[in-house]
Amino acid sequence: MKPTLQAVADAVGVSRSTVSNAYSRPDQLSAALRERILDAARQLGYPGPNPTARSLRRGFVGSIGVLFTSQLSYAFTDPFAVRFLAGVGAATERHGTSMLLVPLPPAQTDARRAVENAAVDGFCVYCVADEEWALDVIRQRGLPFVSTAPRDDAGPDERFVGIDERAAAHSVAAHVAGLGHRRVALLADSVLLDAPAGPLTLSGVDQVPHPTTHGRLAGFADAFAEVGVDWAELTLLNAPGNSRQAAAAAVAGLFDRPAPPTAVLAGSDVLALGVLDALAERPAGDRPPVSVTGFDDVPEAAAAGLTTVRQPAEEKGRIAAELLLDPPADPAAGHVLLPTALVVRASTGPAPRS
Amino acid sequence: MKPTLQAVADAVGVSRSTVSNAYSRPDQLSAALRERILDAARQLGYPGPNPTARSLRRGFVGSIGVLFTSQLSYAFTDPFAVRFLAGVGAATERHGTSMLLVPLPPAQTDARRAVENAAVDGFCVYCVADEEWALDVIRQRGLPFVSTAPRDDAGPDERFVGIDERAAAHSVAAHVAGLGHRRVALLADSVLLDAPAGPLTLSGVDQVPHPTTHGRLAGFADAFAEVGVDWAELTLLNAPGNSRQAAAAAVAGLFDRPAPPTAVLAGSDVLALGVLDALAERPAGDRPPVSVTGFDDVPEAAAAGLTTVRQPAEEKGRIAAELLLDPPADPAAGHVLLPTALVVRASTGPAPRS
DNA sequence: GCTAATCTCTGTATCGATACAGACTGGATC
DNA sequence: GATCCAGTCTGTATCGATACAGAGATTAGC
Repeated sequence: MKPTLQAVADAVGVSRSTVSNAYSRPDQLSAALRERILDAARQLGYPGPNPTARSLRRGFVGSIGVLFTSQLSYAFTDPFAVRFLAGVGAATERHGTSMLLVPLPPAQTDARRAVENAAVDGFCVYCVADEEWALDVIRQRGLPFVSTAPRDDAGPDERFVGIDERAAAHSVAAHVAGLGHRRVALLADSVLLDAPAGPLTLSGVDQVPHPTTHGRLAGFADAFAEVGVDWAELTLLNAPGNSRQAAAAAVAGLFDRPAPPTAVLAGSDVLALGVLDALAERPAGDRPPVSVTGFDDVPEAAAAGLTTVRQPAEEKGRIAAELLLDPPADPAAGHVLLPTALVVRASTGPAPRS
Repeated sequence: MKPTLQAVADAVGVSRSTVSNAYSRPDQLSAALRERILDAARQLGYPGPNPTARSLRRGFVGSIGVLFTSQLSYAFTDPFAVRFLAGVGAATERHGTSMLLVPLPPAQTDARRAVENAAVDGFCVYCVADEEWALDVIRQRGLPFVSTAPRDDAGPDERFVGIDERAAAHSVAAHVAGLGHRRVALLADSVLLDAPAGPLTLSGVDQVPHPTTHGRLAGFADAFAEVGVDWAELTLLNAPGNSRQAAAAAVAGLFDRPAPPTAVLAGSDVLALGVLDALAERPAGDRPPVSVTGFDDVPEAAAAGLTTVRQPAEEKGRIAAELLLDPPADPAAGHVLLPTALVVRASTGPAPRS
């Protein structure tokens, strides 16, 4: 059994409080006594104040939770998520706080329990899919949080950092529309919960539940509506998961249909890269000249020559953590919109004359 | 103020223990009472048992620490580290445990304090640089840990997962030696602590303190010793940090020297990619035909056509976490050596005839 | 020489839960 | 009818520290 504070106190012949002060408030006791105490502690093998007991008494933990509303292992395969994490890490580093990555079990009840049980002072919620339930649990616990998806029901005290999804999506779609494309497919992750890979028919974009996906698809649709192509004329493709494989599966057979789309607008770079993968797999003579766009501008996008919308990934993570760790006095400053930029590369070109 | 267990107990008119049981040991009370209690809790806004208090009483936390003996933000920029994290994440996911990423402040004392204060049940130590002090603190706390660097002083109870660094390095160096290269540079991260980027002279490989780096350099040297090139004839290059930039800085001017090396063996893919960057920056007519090898086989290596040694990154992380979470009964099973494989790609070729 | 201020250190209450031994009920067993 | 048992619930001790008010001792000021 490891010795406790009490053991050290007994050994030195002082009170527990004094030993505690030796560690946490050196100015509360004489330097000489402090040295005696620390020496005795070393001698006894006392490992320093127990972090859990300390947290309980102090009322805070010294770590923030990062919640991916999806498999945790997914987070590390998504380059955008990794850079987000890097940003959170940089902020915690400066602040002397740790980050707790909380994996969510597949079952809802277990997942709730996981969020309830996380020993943290607050959460950065990286919104992948439906996350309302998680935010509910966090609110219930009375913990502060910062989310990355815009929400209508945000309380005045709830912090947010993100981009204008709709406007950003509009910018890349307008670029594609400007190139003359009119037969266009929109590809997104989890357009509807649990929908299979491939085409999907929705009466309108408002049926898409996930706010980020909704914003991006709406932005795409806006740009085409401006050139006279309305929602019903767009091909909507669902990818069950934000992965290259899912994207490739979603576009399977797409280009062999009569009057195939001449452009695919993807809701993320990862999906767009998956479309490029699918195209690259076709025999060299049978590659339709499809324009493809992504979203995020992850490092791989540049290498692949992908036209996309850049959003500052690390900054998003950094600011999320900072909003959490140093809440701004002015609540209005708790809503941060980051800039985005259209990045045109080789993956988009003029629509073929039909 | 959030209500406590006691408040719920009072509201329902039962004892604290019973409320506790309602959450943690449902079999200890009747289903009906349990429902009444949970209802009352909902009504009062009780967020469930306080994680910190629970941890204190139970004696464990439910999360494991991941320690990078370097800047935490570095970890997310290193593709190998990211995949290691993915592996750890996958294991914790299955085990219902969280992972705490502990950033280490630059100052030693603060860094010690950070490890002392981390509320975790054990550590996966991803060894980047000197980490003995960290292991000392962990031992002192009496916590289990798994490290990824081989250590001579490992206690019988101390777990480890890694590769045979020396043999793996030998395999790629032997490949290069077999191609006829005799003027060779070895490039590694932090060969000596705080050494600047560039050439470095050491009387022998045993002066290298970091065990991983030592193993790899020794393996490189072994292979060249076998073909009659001894340590003193090898150019040793230091990169201060495992980054492409650091590598590029380390090889600056190298190829403009008289009798420049015809091959560069790097201690990691990231460094090797940095060497390729440096070569690519030279005017097209002035690119010496240098063979370059890496180590790890990160995803980017394939795209760059880099000859390297593959080691299973995610598996390393996964096994590290599993060794920690489910310690094998047989202590011998606590030392896992993973397989490696030489991967020959386009970045190596026959030595130019001089 | 007396009050005030400062510096150290102590003692008690508290953070919010869980473990464990035991008390009580009601039915089954022989 | 006594015994045993399983099923429920309670009460107390405990996990390991920190906060805070206040007690002595010392020094300072006038």
